[in-house]
Amino acid sequence: MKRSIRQIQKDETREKLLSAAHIVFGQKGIMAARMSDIAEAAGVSHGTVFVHFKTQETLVAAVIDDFGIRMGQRTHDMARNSGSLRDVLKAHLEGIREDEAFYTQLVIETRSLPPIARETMISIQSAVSFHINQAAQREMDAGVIKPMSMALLFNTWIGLVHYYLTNRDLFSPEKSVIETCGSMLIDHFMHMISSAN
Amino acid sequence: MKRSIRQIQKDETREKLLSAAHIVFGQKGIMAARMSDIAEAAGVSHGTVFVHFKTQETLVAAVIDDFGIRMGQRTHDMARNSGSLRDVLKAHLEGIREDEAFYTQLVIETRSLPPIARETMISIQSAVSFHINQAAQREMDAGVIKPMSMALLFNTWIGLVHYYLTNRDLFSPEKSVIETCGSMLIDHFMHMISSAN
Amino acid sequence: MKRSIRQIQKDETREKLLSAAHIVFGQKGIMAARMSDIAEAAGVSHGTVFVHFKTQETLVAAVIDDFGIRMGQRTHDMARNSGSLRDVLKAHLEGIREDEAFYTQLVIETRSLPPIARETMISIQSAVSFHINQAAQREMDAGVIKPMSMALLFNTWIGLVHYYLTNRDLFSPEKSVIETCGSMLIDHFMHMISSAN
Amino acid sequence: MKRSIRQIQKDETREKLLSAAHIVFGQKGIMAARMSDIAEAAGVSHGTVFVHFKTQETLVAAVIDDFGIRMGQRTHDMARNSGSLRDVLKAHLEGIREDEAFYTQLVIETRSLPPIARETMISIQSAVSFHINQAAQREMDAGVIKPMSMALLFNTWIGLVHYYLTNRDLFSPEKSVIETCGSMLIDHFMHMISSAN
DNA sequence: TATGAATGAGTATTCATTCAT
DNA sequence: GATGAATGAATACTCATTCAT
Repeated sequence: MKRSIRQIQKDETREKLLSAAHIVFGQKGIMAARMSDIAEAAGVSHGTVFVHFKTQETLVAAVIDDFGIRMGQRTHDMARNSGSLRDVLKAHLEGIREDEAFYTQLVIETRSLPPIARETMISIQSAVSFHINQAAQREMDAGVIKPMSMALLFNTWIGLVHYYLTNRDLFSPEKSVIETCGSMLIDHFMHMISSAN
Repeated sequence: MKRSIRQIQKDETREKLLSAAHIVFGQKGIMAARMSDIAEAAGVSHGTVFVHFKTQETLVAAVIDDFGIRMGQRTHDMARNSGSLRDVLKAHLEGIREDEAFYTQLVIETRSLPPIARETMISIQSAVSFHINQAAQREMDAGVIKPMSMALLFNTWIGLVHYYLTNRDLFSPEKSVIETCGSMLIDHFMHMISSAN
Repeated sequence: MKRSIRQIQKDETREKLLSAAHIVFGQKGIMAARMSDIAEAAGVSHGTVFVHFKTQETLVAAVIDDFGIRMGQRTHDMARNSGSLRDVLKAHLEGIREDEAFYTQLVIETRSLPPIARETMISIQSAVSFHINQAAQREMDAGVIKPMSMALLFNTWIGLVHYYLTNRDLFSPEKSVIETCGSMLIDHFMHMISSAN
Repeated sequence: MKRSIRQIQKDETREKLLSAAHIVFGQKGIMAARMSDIAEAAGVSHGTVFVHFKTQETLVAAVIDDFGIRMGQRTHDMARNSGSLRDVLKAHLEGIREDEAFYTQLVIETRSLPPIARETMISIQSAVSFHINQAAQREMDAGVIKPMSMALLFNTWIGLVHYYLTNRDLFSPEKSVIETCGSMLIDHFMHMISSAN
């Protein structure tokens, strides 16, 4: 069908734009990126961006939403390979690593972005926290890790990870912080909450 | 001397501007605040800002520098009341609390600010870390807290604090996060690193 | 012949476009209507408009031309039912009523439209004026209406009618001004130029 | 005072802008004029326009308001030299003549302008109509002019005048329609409504 | 011929910075 | 030194027009 050829091409352009925006947002920052930057990165004209996304906010929301869905999927997959808390943390970092630059920008800019940003972050954290808590509770019951508030355990982990992500220049200027420091963070965190010394 | 009267007035205006900027930056965000907002908050004309600070960047740098000095002073005072790690953490939070809004913005925006911002943050963290490490080392040697990398211990603490600060809307929408959650954070952190269960 | 089937379809699309444009122009204004509005109203794609009318100006010109021909026809028909001046005025208003919205827009926008607009208006007015003058002259000769310049008599009538059309919001916000005020305008005009008191 | 020198200069710029806009609006049309056209005509930079008028609409409203006040004043002055209906019509045309181009654009564009435009037009017409009616009533009572609805008498006059104004290209392409055709219009109108033949 | 995605020129508006007073 | 009006570079968004399918 003619229809589907055109439709496919349009979808491709949309994907190119979302993908380009995802990259540019990760590099320049979400609000700092100009619409024309994204057009250029996607290899289309300035006007084309507006054919697909009526406003800048719409584009930002779409990229974030896309990202949220992807992260949700990864978090869901996490469940299967569940197992130990260590496994869950590992899976969590792995999920972040695939979108490290964008995720980091989102962490930094959430408060100056449309509400969907906050909602997406919360939704991601909720899902992750669910899995972490489950595994942690198990190990806590088994006496392997210290008794403590689940919320605080989770916030400590997230705080630690976000601190490393948002200070990549200190910890891993050249490449992915997760790759460079991930295992160390897991080891450290596990050690810290472990009931053994 | 006439000179000195003028000089005094000039200094006063400069102080008014720095102080106004500090407040406005804490409210609106550092880069989101317009130069005219700061002029208005300081009760001077728009043009006056540029008499004292040639560019926006200069003003931002000056405010950050000022803040850095203030924080440095507080950190230095920390030493006297040194004592236990718990005391040091308490003093640390107390030092942040006095500039909570601005400090939080600085944490969020550091990467889109002039280099002085980063340098100031690093310098503050270095000083704080020195004291924390000292106290922590003592208690670690005494077997009160688990053996672990000093750097990781510190980064965990900073990550936790920054996570709460930058998510105030979740933890304490109405008032200071430090006031609301400070003791809880200290308790949790001490518990976590303690060698006891 | 295949040819003629295609040709018929093409002509149909063209007619749909002209008709849709006529309506949309009457609603939104001629220059305020977007090409895509017209495509939508005609139930064809945006690009199709340009298959039939190379530029916006061409479309506008065609719609106006179409309208001019229709008005010319009506004016010509007027002649048959000629009779009294009152009959002619009535026929004139009747002719306008059938395209009231579009005619009103044309009156308002003529000066910012392609020259054809002006030419069409002049051509319409000339034809109308011919008939009005003829009837008026007859009644003037008969002493029924005051002696006066034919041009001024005509312009007074047109001015009056256009004033009511272009201020519909004042005189008949809900429906056709001609329907609401037409007879009144004729009565008033006839009374005014009548040689009786 | 320093204050007043600056204030005077600012007011001058504002006046320059209003005056330039008034002229440019009269030439290009009110909505067709770009903000940069007005800046250029006023001899200031593009940005300066926005120092004085926050938005295009604000500028348009200010120019119209200014014009309304001027017309109101003129209409008020009309009262003194009141006398006969002929005098009032003459004064009316005289009042329009001083802003002919702008008034004409306003007549044409009213419907696509901010509400103040319509309100201003109505307010002007109301004032004019008051004076015309008063004089007309007097002469009607004296039996000099035919008995007829005041509203229709007024609308006929306004319609006639607006028709000539908005078709200047037909009646006086080179110069002011009022200058060229004013007396003729008055003579014709007086003749038409006169009870004599 | 019809389609509708892509194009890019055109414009209001913001805001750091300058400079005459 | 203080003032605040003027400046102009920067940028999101619109819409007639083109062109590959």
